[in-house]
This record gives sequence, C-alpha cells and structure tokens, in this order.
Amino acid sequence: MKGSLSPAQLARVAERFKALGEPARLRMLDVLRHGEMAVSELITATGLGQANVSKHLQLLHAAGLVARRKEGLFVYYSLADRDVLLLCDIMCDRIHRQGDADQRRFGTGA
Amino acid sequence: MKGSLSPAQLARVAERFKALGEPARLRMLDVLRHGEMAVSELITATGLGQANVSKHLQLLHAAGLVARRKEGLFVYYSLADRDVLLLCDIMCDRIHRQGDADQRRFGTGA
DNA sequence: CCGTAATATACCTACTTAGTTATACGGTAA
DNA sequence: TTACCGTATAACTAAGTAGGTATATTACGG
Repeated sequence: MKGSLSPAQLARVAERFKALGEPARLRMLDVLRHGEMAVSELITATGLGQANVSKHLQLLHAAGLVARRKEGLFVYYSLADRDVLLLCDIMCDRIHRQGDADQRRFGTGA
Repeated sequence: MKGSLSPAQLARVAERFKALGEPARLRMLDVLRHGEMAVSELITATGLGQANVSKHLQLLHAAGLVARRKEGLFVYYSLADRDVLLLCDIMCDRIHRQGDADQRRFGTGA
C-alpha cells in the first residue's frame, strides 16, 4: 500500500527504482545472478571502466540492492536478496509480452 | 530471464525503472490507483504544476506505464496494467521490511 | 467567427549524473 | 621499509532532466 508511505519512504522507493533505471547497472545485477563476484570480475564481465563500476556499485549498495563483503584486497558484491531479480523479471516479462508493440518506437533494435 | 534481453530490450527495462524512479511520478501512479483520472484532477491531487504533470504523464505513457483516453477537452490517464502496482508494492514491501535499518541513513525522516 | 478551457509543448535554469582520467586508500608480498 | 595490486574517490566534461513560465494546440460554447 503505497498510501502509507511517508515522503521520506517515497523517496527511498524512488531511489531504488532509479538505481534500477540504468542499463549498465541492470547488466551488473544480471551478472551477479551467477553469484558473489569481486569488482575486478564485474569489470571484466561488463566491459565497463573500473571507476565507473565502482561508482555504480556504491550506488547499488546505497540503494540496498547489493551486499558487500571484504576479503583481503578484494571486495565481493552479491545481490541483496531475491526481490531484486523478482523486480527485474516482472519488468522483463512486460517487455516480452508487449514485445513488437514496443519495437515500433525503437526500430528493429540497437 | 534477463540474459535473453537484447541491448535494446535492456534499455527499455531501464527506461521503465527510471520512469518509476521519481517521487512525483510515484505519487501520480499512486493517485491513479483510484481509477482513471483527467490531467486536471492529477494536478489537484498532487499539487504539482500543470506543465510538470503533463510532462510526467508523457514520460509515463512513453514507458508504457499509463494508458490514455481522450474525451472532448479532457484526457484521461489510467494505470496501464496491474504490474505497475505490483512492482511498487514489492518495492514498498522492502522499505517496510528494512524499515529502521534504512532510516539511519536518512535520520528520522524529513 | 471569437473566446475560453484543458492539455501539450518550447524554452530556460539549476541540478543531477554517467563516463573518463588521475590519484588516493587499503592490504599484501618482497 | 618499498613496491604493487585491487578498490575507492576526486575532479572534470558532457548529457539528461525536473521544475517553472510562456506559448501553442485542440476542442468546445457563444
């Protein structure tokens, strides 16, 4: 029930959705589906720059979407909980269902 | 399965999450839970400016989150489908569950 | 036709942010 | 200690965007 949310809570909900509203971050979360991963692995897996990945991870962590674990030189990140994937899957379902209906606004891809 | 999404589809998923990542738009969607509503009603209900509401509605419509219906001078907007609320409720659930744990980053609320 | 109401859009300003490069921090190994 | 590796952060640029005011568009009533 969204009506029971204070403005601060509303802002937190928005913060989290906004964190999901970036293709690079969605890709990182998708990569993390395979399990806990160090920053350097995410860099390799996504092809993004090191500083960029680090910043995205800070943001995802602040939004409570990923968890951190330090071990020596490495910092391992993982999905905070299964809701993260649940949200993504619901949204992806919509994409698949609407499919071609949406493509007209994008051409055939790219 | 996010892995099956093309870059274009990934961008669409991000577009939709981003559309949800704004408190003003979340409020508008929340208001629309009561049913179809004209722009002027949304302006009154949210207290936002007319041009601002109109722009937010265009964005929500482009993201496929709301539906439009014209009738004379009025344009009625409504939630595109129940997934919109489902997503919000899942996210709100997280907020409620994590509750105080998150508040420490925000003080007692603004 | 003209005036008016409801909505959309153009334009502007201030703010946010993705991405980059360079550098700082923290931990390890020699 | 010094050198090095993994990660974080600072500083900057460029692009996006929320919000406002003013104007355009559309549809109705007179």
